[in-house]
Amino acid sequence: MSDLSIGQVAQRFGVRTSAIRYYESEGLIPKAMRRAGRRFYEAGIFDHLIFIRFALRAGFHIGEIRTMVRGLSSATKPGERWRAVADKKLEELDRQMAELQAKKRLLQQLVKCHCPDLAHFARMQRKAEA
Amino acid sequence: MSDLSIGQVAQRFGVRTSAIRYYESEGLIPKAMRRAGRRFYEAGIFDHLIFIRFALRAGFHIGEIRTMVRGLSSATKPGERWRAVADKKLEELDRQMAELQAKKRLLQQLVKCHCPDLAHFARMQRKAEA
DNA sequence: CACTTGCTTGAAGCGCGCTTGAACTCCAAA
DNA sequence: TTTGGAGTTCAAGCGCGCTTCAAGCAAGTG
Repeated sequence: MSDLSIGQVAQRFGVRTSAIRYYESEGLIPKAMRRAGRRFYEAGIFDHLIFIRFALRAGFHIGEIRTMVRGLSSATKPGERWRAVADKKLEELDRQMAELQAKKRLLQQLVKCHCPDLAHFARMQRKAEA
Repeated sequence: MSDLSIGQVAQRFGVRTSAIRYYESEGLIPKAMRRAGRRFYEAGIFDHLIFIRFALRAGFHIGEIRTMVRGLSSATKPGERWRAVADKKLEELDRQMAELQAKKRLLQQLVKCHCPDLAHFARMQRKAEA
Protein backbone atom coordinates (compact mmCIF):
# COMPACT_ATOMS: atom_id res chain seq x y z
CA MET A 1 0.00 0.00 0.00
CA SER A 2 1.28 3.40 -0.89
CA ASP A 3 -0.36 5.03 2.12
CA LEU A 4 1.77 7.48 4.01
CA SER A 5 2.62 7.49 7.69
CA ILE A 6 2.14 10.72 9.60
CA GLY A 7 5.89 11.20 9.59
CA GLN A 8 6.07 10.96 5.82
CA VAL A 9 3.21 13.38 5.35
CA ALA A 10 4.77 15.80 7.80
CA GLN A 11 8.15 15.69 6.13
CA ARG A 12 6.82 16.08 2.59
CA PHE A 13 4.61 18.95 3.57
CA GLY A 14 7.08 20.61 5.86
CA VAL A 15 5.26 20.57 9.16
CA ARG A 16 5.70 18.60 12.35
CA THR A 17 3.69 15.51 13.10
CA SER A 18 2.31 17.31 16.12
CA ALA A 19 0.71 19.88 13.86
CA ILE A 20 -1.09 17.21 11.87
CA ARG A 21 -2.36 15.52 15.00
CA TYR A 22 -3.48 18.92 16.22
CA TYR A 23 -5.40 19.60 13.01
CA GLU A 24 -7.13 16.26 13.37
CA SER A 25 -8.01 16.91 16.99
CA GLU A 26 -9.44 20.28 15.96
CA GLY A 27 -11.47 18.80 13.13
CA LEU A 28 -9.60 20.57 10.32
CA ILE A 29 -8.79 17.32 8.56
CA PRO A 30 -10.75 14.06 8.51
CA LYS A 31 -9.78 11.37 11.02
CA ALA A 32 -7.05 9.29 9.45
CA MET A 33 -7.57 5.57 9.09
CA ARG A 34 -5.62 3.54 11.61
CA ARG A 35 -3.58 0.40 11.20
CA ALA A 36 -2.42 -1.06 14.47
CA GLY A 37 -3.43 2.22 16.06
CA ARG A 38 -1.31 4.35 13.74
CA ARG A 39 -2.50 6.96 11.28
CA PHE A 40 -2.14 6.38 7.54
CA TYR A 41 -2.98 8.86 4.82
CA GLU A 42 -3.80 8.89 1.13
CA ALA A 43 -2.50 11.52 -1.22
CA GLY A 44 -5.69 13.56 -0.81
CA ILE A 45 -4.56 14.69 2.61
CA PHE A 46 -2.27 17.20 0.94
CA ASP A 47 -5.24 19.05 -0.51
CA HIS A 48 -6.51 19.57 3.00
CA LEU A 49 -3.11 20.64 4.29
CA ILE A 50 -2.67 23.06 1.40
CA PHE A 51 -5.97 24.67 2.25
CA ILE A 52 -5.09 24.94 5.93
CA ARG A 53 -1.72 26.49 5.18
CA PHE A 54 -3.33 28.94 2.81
CA ALA A 55 -6.03 29.88 5.28
CA LEU A 56 -3.58 30.39 8.14
CA ARG A 57 -1.41 32.61 5.94
CA ALA A 58 -4.49 34.56 4.97
CA GLY A 59 -5.16 35.27 8.64
CA PHE A 60 -7.92 32.83 9.49
CA HIS A 61 -8.13 31.31 12.94
CA ILE A 62 -8.48 27.60 13.59
CA GLY A 63 -12.16 27.95 14.38
CA GLU A 64 -12.83 29.81 11.13
CA ILE A 65 -10.96 27.20 9.14
CA ARG A 66 -12.99 24.51 10.85
CA THR A 67 -16.16 26.28 9.81
CA MET A 68 -14.96 26.45 6.23
CA VAL A 69 -13.94 22.81 5.93
CA ARG A 70 -16.89 21.49 7.92
CA GLY A 71 -19.17 22.89 5.27
CA LEU A 72 -17.39 20.84 2.61
CA SER A 73 -20.02 18.12 2.73
CA SER A 74 -22.78 20.62 2.10
CA ALA A 75 -24.57 21.14 -1.20
CA THR A 76 -23.32 24.57 -2.19
CA LYS A 77 -19.90 24.90 -3.74
CA PRO A 78 -17.04 25.65 -1.34
CA GLY A 79 -16.09 28.67 -3.38
CA GLU A 80 -19.49 30.22 -2.77
CA ARG A 81 -19.52 29.68 0.94
CA TRP A 82 -15.92 30.71 1.41
CA ARG A 83 -16.53 34.02 -0.22
CA ALA A 84 -18.73 35.29 2.57
CA VAL A 85 -16.14 34.31 5.16
CA ALA A 86 -13.38 35.86 3.09
CA ASP A 87 -15.30 39.10 2.74
CA LYS A 88 -15.68 39.36 6.49
CA LYS A 89 -12.00 38.67 6.92
CA LEU A 90 -11.17 41.38 4.43
CA GLU A 91 -13.10 43.85 6.53
CA GLU A 92 -11.21 42.67 9.57
CA LEU A 93 -7.90 43.19 7.81
CA ASP A 94 -8.98 46.70 6.88
CA ARG A 95 -9.67 47.39 10.53
CA GLN A 96 -6.23 46.08 11.41
CA MET A 97 -4.74 48.34 8.75
CA ALA A 98 -6.47 51.30 10.31
CA GLU A 99 -5.07 50.34 13.70
CA LEU A 100 -1.58 50.16 12.29
CA GLN A 101 -2.03 53.56 10.69
CA ALA A 102 -3.15 54.95 14.03
CA LYS A 103 -0.05 53.56 15.69
CA LYS A 104 2.13 55.09 13.03
CA ARG A 105 0.53 58.46 13.62
CA LEU A 106 1.24 58.16 17.34
CA LEU A 107 4.83 57.21 16.72
CA GLN A 108 5.32 60.17 14.47
CA GLN A 109 4.14 62.40 17.29
CA LEU A 110 6.80 60.85 19.48
CA VAL A 111 9.47 61.36 16.87
CA LYS A 112 8.51 64.99 16.31
CA CYS A 113 8.43 65.92 19.99
CA HIS A 114 11.80 66.81 21.48
CA CYS A 115 10.49 66.16 24.94
CA PRO A 116 12.74 67.36 27.74
CA ASP A 117 10.91 65.19 30.29
CA LEU A 118 7.88 63.06 31.06
CA ALA A 119 5.83 65.95 32.36
CA HIS A 120 6.29 67.84 29.12
CA PHE A 121 5.21 64.83 27.14
CA ALA A 122 2.16 64.32 29.37
CA ARG A 123 1.07 67.95 28.95
CA MET A 124 1.35 67.56 25.21
CA GLN A 125 -0.77 64.45 25.35
CA ARG A 126 -3.43 66.03 27.49
CA LYS A 127 -3.67 68.89 25.06
CA ALA A 128 -3.94 66.52 22.14
CA GLU A 129 -6.69 64.55 23.88
CA ALA A 130 -8.77 67.63 24.57
CA MET B 1 -2.39 64.77 52.68
CA SER B 2 -3.75 64.96 49.20
CA ASP B 3 -2.01 61.76 48.14
CA LEU B 4 -4.09 59.31 46.21
CA SER B 5 -4.77 55.69 46.99
CA ILE B 6 -4.23 53.15 44.24
CA GLY B 7 -8.01 52.88 43.88
CA GLN B 8 -8.37 56.61 43.31
CA VAL B 9 -5.58 56.68 40.77
CA ALA B 10 -7.06 53.71 38.95
CA GLN B 11 -10.53 55.21 38.83
CA ARG B 12 -9.39 58.62 37.66
CA PHE B 13 -7.17 57.18 35.01
CA GLY B 14 -9.57 54.49 33.93
CA VAL B 15 -7.57 51.34 34.61
CA ARG B 16 -7.81 48.62 37.23
CA THR B 17 -5.72 48.63 40.32
CA SER B 18 -4.21 45.37 39.18
CA ALA B 19 -2.77 47.09 36.13
CA ILE B 20 -1.04 49.70 38.27
CA ARG B 21 0.42 47.04 40.53
CA TYR B 22 1.55 45.20 37.43
CA TYR B 23 3.27 48.29 36.02
CA GLU B 24 5.09 48.72 39.30
CA SER B 25 6.15 45.09 39.38
CA GLU B 26 7.46 45.43 35.82
CA GLY B 27 9.37 48.59 36.61
CA LEU B 28 7.31 50.90 34.38
CA ILE B 29 6.49 53.26 37.21
CA PRO B 30 8.49 54.07 40.32
CA LYS B 31 7.70 52.15 43.50
CA ALA B 32 4.95 54.00 45.30
CA MET B 33 5.52 55.16 48.84
CA ARG B 34 3.72 53.04 51.43
CA ARG B 35 1.72 53.99 54.47
CA ALA B 36 0.79 51.03 56.61
CA GLY B 37 1.81 48.85 53.71
CA ARG B 38 -0.48 50.59 51.22
CA ARG B 39 0.55 52.49 48.12
CA PHE B 40 0.01 56.25 47.90
CA TYR B 41 0.65 58.43 44.89
CA GLU B 42 1.29 62.05 44.07
CA ALA B 43 -0.17 63.72 41.01
CA GLY B 44 2.98 63.04 39.02
CA ILE B 45 2.01 59.41 38.67
CA PHE B 46 -0.41 60.41 35.94
CA ASP B 47 2.44 61.58 33.74
CA HIS B 48 3.86 58.08 33.91
CA LEU B 49 0.52 56.47 33.24
CA ILE B 50 -0.11 58.75 30.29
CA PHE B 51 3.18 57.74 28.80
CA ILE B 52 2.48 54.04 29.32
CA ARG B 53 -0.96 54.31 27.76
CA PHE B 54 0.46 56.19 24.83
CA ALA B 55 3.27 53.68 24.31
CA LEU B 56 0.94 50.69 24.48
CA ARG B 57 -1.38 52.28 21.95
CA ALA B 58 1.61 52.94 19.73
CA GLY B 59 2.42 49.25 19.78
CA PHE B 60 5.29 49.04 22.25
CA HIS B 61 5.70 46.01 24.45
CA ILE B 62 6.19 46.17 28.19
CA GLY B 63 9.90 45.48 27.87
CA GLU B 64 10.35 48.28 25.36
CA ILE B 65 8.45 50.69 27.56
CA ARG B 66 10.63 49.69 30.48
CA THR B 67 13.69 50.46 28.42
CA MET B 68 12.29 53.86 27.54
CA VAL B 69 11.37 54.88 31.08
CA ARG B 70 14.46 53.35 32.69
CA GLY B 71 16.54 55.75 30.67
CA LEU B 72 14.66 58.68 32.20
CA SER B 73 17.35 59.25 34.81
CA SER B 74 20.03 59.48 32.14
CA ALA B 75 21.61 62.67 30.89
CA THR B 76 20.25 62.85 27.36
CA LYS B 77 16.75 64.14 26.80
CA PRO B 78 14.00 61.50 26.69
CA GLY B 79 12.87 62.81 23.32
CA GLU B 80 16.27 62.05 21.84
CA ARG B 81 16.51 58.51 23.16
CA TRP B 82 12.90 57.71 22.33
CA ARG B 83 13.36 58.64 18.75
CA ALA B 84 15.66 55.73 17.98
CA VAL B 85 13.23 53.29 19.55
CA ALA B 86 10.32 54.88 17.72
CA ASP B 87 12.12 54.63 14.41
CA LYS B 88 12.68 50.92 14.90
CA LYS B 89 9.05 50.49 15.82
CA LEU B 90 8.00 52.35 12.69
CA GLU B 91 9.95 49.85 10.61
CA GLU B 92 8.24 47.04 12.46
CA LEU B 93 4.85 48.54 11.73
CA ASP B 94 5.77 48.78 8.08
CA ARG B 95 6.59 45.07 8.09
CA GLN B 96 3.23 44.37 9.69
CA MET B 97 1.56 46.45 7.02
CA ALA B 98 3.26 44.40 4.35
CA GLU B 99 2.02 41.21 6.03
CA LEU B 100 -1.50 42.52 6.08
CA GLN B 101 -1.25 43.40 2.39
CA ALA B 102 -0.04 39.87 1.65
CA LYS B 103 -3.03 38.45 3.50
CA LYS B 104 -5.36 40.66 1.54
CA ARG B 105 -3.87 39.43 -1.69
CA LEU B 106 -4.43 35.83 -0.62
CA LEU B 107 -8.00 36.53 0.35
CA GLN B 108 -8.69 38.13 -2.97
CA GLN B 109 -7.51 34.94 -4.65
CA LEU B 110 -10.01 33.02 -2.54
CA VAL B 111 -12.81 35.40 -3.45
CA LYS B 112 -12.03 35.24 -7.14
CA CYS B 113 -11.86 31.44 -7.32
CA HIS B 114 -15.22 29.74 -7.72
CA CYS B 115 -13.76 26.51 -6.43
CA PRO B 116 -15.97 23.46 -6.91
CA ASP B 117 -13.98 21.45 -4.35
CA LEU B 118 -10.82 21.23 -2.25
CA ALA B 119 -8.84 19.39 -4.92
CA HIS B 120 -9.49 22.17 -7.41
CA PHE B 121 -8.35 24.75 -4.93
CA ALA B 122 -5.22 22.74 -4.13
CA ARG B 123 -4.30 22.43 -7.81
CA MET B 124 -4.68 26.14 -8.18
CA GLN B 125 -2.42 26.73 -5.21
CA ARG B 126 0.24 24.35 -6.45
CA LYS B 127 0.28 26.14 -9.76
CA ALA B 128 0.54 29.51 -8.06
CA GLU B 129 3.42 28.29 -5.91
CA ALA B 130 5.40 27.03 -8.89
C1' DC C 1 15.93 -11.77 22.47
C1' DA C 2 17.05 -6.82 22.91
C1' DC C 3 17.34 -2.44 20.71
C1' DT C 4 15.95 1.44 17.90
C1' DT C 5 12.76 4.21 15.65
C1' DG C 6 8.53 6.07 15.05
C1' DC C 7 4.20 6.08 16.53
C1' DT C 8 0.22 6.57 20.29
C1' DT C 9 -2.34 9.44 24.09
C1' DG C 10 -3.20 13.14 27.40
C1' DA C 11 -1.42 16.91 29.80
C1' DA C 12 1.31 20.72 30.33
C1' DG C 13 4.10 24.65 28.43
C1' DC C 14 4.87 29.06 25.63
C1' DG C 15 4.42 34.60 25.50
C1' DC C 16 2.18 38.63 27.05
C1' DG C 17 -0.55 42.06 29.40
C1' DC C 18 -2.83 41.88 32.42
C1' DT C 19 -6.95 39.62 35.58
C1' DT C 20 -8.49 36.71 39.09
C1' DG C 21 -8.37 34.13 43.31
C1' DA C 22 -6.92 32.91 47.93
C1' DA C 23 -5.73 34.27 52.27
C1' DC C 24 -4.59 38.02 54.87
C1' DT C 25 -4.35 43.17 56.95
C1' DC C 26 -5.99 47.72 57.90
C1' DC C 27 -9.19 51.38 58.83
C1' DA C 28 -13.84 53.57 59.19
C1' DA C 29 -18.71 53.48 59.95
C1' DA C 30 -22.98 51.44 62.44
C1' DT D 1 -17.93 45.01 68.07
C1' DT D 2 -18.61 43.58 63.92
C1' DT D 3 -19.03 44.29 59.42
C1' DG D 4 -17.61 46.02 55.15
C1' DG D 5 -14.63 47.81 51.77
C1' DA D 6 -10.27 48.52 50.06
C1' DG D 7 -5.71 47.29 50.30
C1' DT D 8 -1.64 43.68 50.46
C1' DT D 9 1.16 39.40 48.28
C1' DC D 10 1.93 35.49 45.54
C1' DA D 11 0.29 32.17 42.28
C1' DA D 12 -2.40 30.79 38.73
C1' DG D 13 -5.42 31.68 34.64
C1' DC D 14 -6.52 33.49 29.80
C1' DG D 15 -6.20 32.64 24.33
C1' DC D 16 -4.10 30.42 20.57
C1' DG D 17 -1.51 27.46 17.53
C1' DC D 18 0.89 24.60 18.20
C1' DT D 19 5.26 22.05 20.82
C1' DT D 20 7.00 19.25 24.21
C1' DC D 21 6.92 15.86 27.67
C1' DA D 22 5.94 11.43 29.84
C1' DA D 23 4.92 6.83 29.46
C1' DG D 24 4.00 3.27 26.72
C1' DC D 25 3.19 0.32 22.26
C1' DA D 26 4.33 -1.69 17.43
C1' DA D 27 7.37 -3.09 13.80
C1' DG D 28 11.85 -3.96 11.81
C1' DT D 29 16.86 -5.25 12.52
C1' DG D 30 20.93 -7.84 14.58
